[in-house]
Amino acid sequence: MAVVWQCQAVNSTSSAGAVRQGSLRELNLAVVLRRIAAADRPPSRAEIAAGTGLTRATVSAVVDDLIAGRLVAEAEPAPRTGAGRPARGLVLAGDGPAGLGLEVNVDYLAACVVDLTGTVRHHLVRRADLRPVPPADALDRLATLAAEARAAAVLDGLTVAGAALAVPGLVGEGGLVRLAPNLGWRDVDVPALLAGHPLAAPVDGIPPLVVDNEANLAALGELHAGPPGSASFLHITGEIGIGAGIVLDGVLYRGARGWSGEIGHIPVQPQGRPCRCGGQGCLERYAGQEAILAAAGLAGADLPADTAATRLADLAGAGDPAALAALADAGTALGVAVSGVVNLLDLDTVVLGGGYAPLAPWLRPPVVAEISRRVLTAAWSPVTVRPAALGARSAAVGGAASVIRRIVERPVGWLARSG
Amino acid sequence: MAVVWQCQAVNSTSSAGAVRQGSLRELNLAVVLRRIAAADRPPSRAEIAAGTGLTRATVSAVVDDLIAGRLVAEAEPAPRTGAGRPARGLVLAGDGPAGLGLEVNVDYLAACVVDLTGTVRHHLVRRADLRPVPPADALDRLATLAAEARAAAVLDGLTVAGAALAVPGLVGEGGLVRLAPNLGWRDVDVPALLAGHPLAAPVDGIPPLVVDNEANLAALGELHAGPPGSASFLHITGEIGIGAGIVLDGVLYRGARGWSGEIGHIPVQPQGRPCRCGGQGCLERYAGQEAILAAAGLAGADLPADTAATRLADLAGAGDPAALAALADAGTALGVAVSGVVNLLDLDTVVLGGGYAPLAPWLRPPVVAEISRRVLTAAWSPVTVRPAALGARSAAVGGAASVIRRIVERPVGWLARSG
DNA sequence: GCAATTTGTTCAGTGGTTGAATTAAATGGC
DNA sequence: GCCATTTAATTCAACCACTGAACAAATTGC
Repeated sequence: MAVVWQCQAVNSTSSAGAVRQGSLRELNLAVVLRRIAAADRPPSRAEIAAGTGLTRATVSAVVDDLIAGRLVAEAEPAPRTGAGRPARGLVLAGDGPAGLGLEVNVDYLAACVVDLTGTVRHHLVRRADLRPVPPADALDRLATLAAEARAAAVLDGLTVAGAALAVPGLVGEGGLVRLAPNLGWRDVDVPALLAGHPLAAPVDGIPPLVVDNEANLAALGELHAGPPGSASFLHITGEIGIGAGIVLDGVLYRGARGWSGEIGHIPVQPQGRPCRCGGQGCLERYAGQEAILAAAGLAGADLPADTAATRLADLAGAGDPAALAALADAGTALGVAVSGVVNLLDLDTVVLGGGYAPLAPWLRPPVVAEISRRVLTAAWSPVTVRPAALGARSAAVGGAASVIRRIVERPVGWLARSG
Repeated sequence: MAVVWQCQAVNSTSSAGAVRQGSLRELNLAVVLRRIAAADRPPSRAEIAAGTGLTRATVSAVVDDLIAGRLVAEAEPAPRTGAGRPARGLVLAGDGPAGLGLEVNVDYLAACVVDLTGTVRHHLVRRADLRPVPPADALDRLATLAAEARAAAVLDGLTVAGAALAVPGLVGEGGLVRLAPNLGWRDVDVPALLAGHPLAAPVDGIPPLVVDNEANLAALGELHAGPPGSASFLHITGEIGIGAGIVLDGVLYRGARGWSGEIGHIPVQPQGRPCRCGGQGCLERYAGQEAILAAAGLAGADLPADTAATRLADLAGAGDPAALAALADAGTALGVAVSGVVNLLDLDTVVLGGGYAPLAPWLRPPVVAEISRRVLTAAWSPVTVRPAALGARSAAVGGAASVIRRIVERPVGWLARSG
């Protein structure tokens, strides 16, 4: 049984964007579905027609397809407007396809299910120190967790339409994890190791698995959960290394080879401390988790990665001077690096995620200070700095959200599967 | 007579991307035209059909429209292949629409005409110190130069389909130049000042004028003229300020508010020299033209901007130790900043443009050195650092190229005009 | 000169949008 | 309580652009 695995962004436009006859409907399905997803209250067919420029006849036909495919449902309590036949509001279906988000990290495994409406329906976490565990075993446990999540989704009447796995490392073509230093993984072929598992043999239709960098998916999670409007932002994940997901105009930017987001090695002190990357004075050596812990006098305390952050937050909350000073310095270094990025990319929002999320109360002020000093346009167009709305759940939720986002962007893929 | 001025990127997808019936042809016109433009040798209708997945019948019909609209021509000497009826190769028309690129800079005005094939057909430059000239007068002279360029284009049988003006400053909505410090411009409403000029009343159809930042258009010029394949790059314009145009996956990134590319204020020595921006240790203070000149012992020599660069190049070429040291230091600072950007965005190419182009022989080595030290992925996927292919002509050519690029991306706009 | 081959065109067929007419379902005035 | 008014959604003939197959055109090779 051949299993099709897809990794990285799917090149959805077949044959270089040529528009064949059926593409017309394909494209309009996406247009209408996007409109329903983006609306703040359930729109009627007529409103969609007026907003898109399509005729009401076309919108009706398209909506029929979407309803038949369990992507859209009619909201029964019609919003009373005034005279005339009442409109029937359209909403995304809460009982159609769902996305499965998975995460392997240093000290936990996570799986979550997000439905079309964006609601997180299930979120399972297994704590475990995975550093000494061989990759095959870790993925084995992950597959079990994924099966649980899927079962819970099925009980809700949902169909898992795809899965995305977040890994804290560099991911290459074909789901190959080139290097995940904190997990101790090197050239781990995730699809091959998972091939026999229930994750690979779902009940109905084969869900392709996407493997992606944790920082990328966390950024997508924030794009999904964060307040609307900030469509260009930098999501910074502070762990042992420092990663960044870059969202520009609402789309995740992955870089020429898929390796964007290495913010940890931006020089903040060109003649400063030597770094394992070979350079000097990299951000990671000043604002990485190890650097902050060392500065706070917690060096050598081999804490799990996520408890390290909460431990620091506790100390800082209690007024510990060393911890406060360490966080202030780290925040300043972060602010220097971020200022450069904001100047260059003209971003309006910076999100502190991962291990930085619980530390945001202490990191934010120095970051904001550096930005207001160094960012030219900050004066007449302020830059928002906020903690991640989802905190540590960002990556798993983002993975699940990326699955449903793909369906919303190109509903034909789902409709073709499920008649 | 109302004149329609468009500025910044045109939101081409009407009504939020809804696909109406006619859009089918509209989209396929673009698909086929892009294919002809991107091919390395004139493709036949059959090859296009095979490559796009469209039928030969459809391609024929589409090509007929393109030929009727003077966008495509048949290359008469058919490339002999083997058996069968010989294919008729298709090329972009050299006598259809052309783009007009304009530039206002500190010590010159420029206008150039680029045809659909990308050939620079005319390039006019007027040297003049424009700093003491009021904006209205400068634009007046520019309009005269533009009229000359247009006349030359018309003599070649070309039709100017649009114009883009490069300004060394921040450009806001509606072509309003917020601030061009080196020109001494502030809140200059370019469309209003040009409204009565021949540029605004063309022979046939109204060419919308786009006003854009010089660094952005210069990056587009390099995208247009540079070697193919490098679709994600940073184009650095070294003048008194340091600007950057960011091209990601072949499209210019403008930022959330259109103010991206401020690379000059990336901190390279966080506790270093104070900068006019209010920060400290900005790149501009180490690699800006004034900083380099000062370090080379040429401070206060009030040279025109472009001759300053050649003057420095002459000195360095002659082995002047102060100039060599100044360039080495500037290159190192540039390398530090660029390394951070390349790490973050995973770019494969860095282009030294503007005033840096003639200095590239001396700037390149230290930049490359810093990149190879600091960029993580440089080891197994090298970063190209090269001088701008067009040098100082980048911005004007890029402006003209942006006009023809818009036509290639959406030929219907042109076809609707010119029957 | 004729079969083979490939290109490009013609034409009936079809999918999907269009626009107008029609039906459906509410409000509001008398 | 009834009917005009209003807005929503559907139906249906028309039409546009692509499809696929058949056909004509132009060259090579035997």
